[in-house]
Amino acid sequence: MAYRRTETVVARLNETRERIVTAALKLVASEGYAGTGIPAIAAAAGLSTGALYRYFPSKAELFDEVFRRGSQREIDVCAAAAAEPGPARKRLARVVEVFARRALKGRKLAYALLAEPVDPLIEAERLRYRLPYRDIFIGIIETGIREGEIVAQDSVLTASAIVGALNEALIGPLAPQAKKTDHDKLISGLALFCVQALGPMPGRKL
Amino acid sequence: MAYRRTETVVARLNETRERIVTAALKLVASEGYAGTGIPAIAAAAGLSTGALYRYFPSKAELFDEVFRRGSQREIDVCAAAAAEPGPARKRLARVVEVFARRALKGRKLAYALLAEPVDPLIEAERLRYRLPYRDIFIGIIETGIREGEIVAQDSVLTASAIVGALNEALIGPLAPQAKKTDHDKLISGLALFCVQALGPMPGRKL
DNA sequence: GAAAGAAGTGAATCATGTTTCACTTCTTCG
DNA sequence: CGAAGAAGTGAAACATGATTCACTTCTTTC
Repeated sequence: MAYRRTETVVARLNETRERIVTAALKLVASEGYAGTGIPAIAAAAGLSTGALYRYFPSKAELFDEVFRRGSQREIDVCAAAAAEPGPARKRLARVVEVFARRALKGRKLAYALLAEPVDPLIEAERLRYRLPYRDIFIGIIETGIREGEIVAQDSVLTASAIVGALNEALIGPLAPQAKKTDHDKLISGLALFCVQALGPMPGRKL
Repeated sequence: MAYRRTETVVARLNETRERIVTAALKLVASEGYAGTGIPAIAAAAGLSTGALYRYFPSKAELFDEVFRRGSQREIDVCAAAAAEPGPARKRLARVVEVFARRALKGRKLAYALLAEPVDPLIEAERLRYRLPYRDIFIGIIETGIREGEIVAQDSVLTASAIVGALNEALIGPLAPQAKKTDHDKLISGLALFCVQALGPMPGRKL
């Protein structure tokens, strides 16, 4: 027993790990997923290919974290928007607007996170990153139902559909070769779409 | 000049090409995209790997046709459903129902066409297969607007969102490991979602 | 400062499947 | 039939990029 991890070392290790994820995220945001290989990430993080494998056992696991990290801020912001008080419909509209606006602002990263074709292995992970968004919408919808603002419905179905609608409607404008579109119109159109999809206020006459 | 393509030969060539696509489609439907390599397709079509490359210059182009072909029947059926007479909302609901019901019935193929993680090259093509669906919805929406059944809106946006909603809501139930869900409820829920998303009938008071 | 355990290096290796190609077989036509 | 042009064969080559590993360097402890 002649070596034990010192706190200093542990700190440096964590820092390095962090640097890897950050470097990968930056590369993805600037080059897209396609331009982001392991050697490139290692170099950008200032260490060798082999060393990287001390921190992540495979590319898929690295990207699992990279994509999760990239999504997390967005999810946090959306969750915060969802937490603001107000009627359910209003909150839904707010979340949709926040999500769409931020995606359109951070185009390249949003595109990589949402839509860019990636390896099957990583694509499989990506399906999971949408769940938190779905869950935010589920929360809003169920509250709305309880409060009598939204008619009873399958909240999982509705929430999934909303997530899909957002993604698909944004893919076009986010694509690298997309021509400029009117972001404000797109955003408000999407919010309207989603709110209307919830159905009418309960108790209103047809 | 001692050889010219006879009509018989051309016919056989076309037949072989057809057989390749058919075999690939069948393989995808039974094994998923992941289990469908070029040698396997060639063998299933009864010819050698090399010969296949006389018909398709690359895997991506082969799958472009395979996926297009796989989608075409669905698109045709949806287009037919869209062409039936009736008010726009009714037609939209019909198309959604037809699309969803058929996808749920042909699970494996639908999953491969819609959602299974595939090579980036082929994924890129897949984005294009959704356009015909979008166009069907655009047609319905614009007719509805002209006829005063739907309030004026960005039909491309709405149609894209509907396509995304359908896909995302179906991915879960279509996934290989999905547990059984109530298909009828899912289908009618989706149709309701989409119709409501169009907004209220014009001229109705809020 | 020496031993031991970790971490770092990066060129070589490997894995996976597509794609090629030298050769064979088939088809047409004078 | 024989020449010429196509189509078919399938084992081998290749491309890509992730992953490994024999070795070096660094850190800690006694």
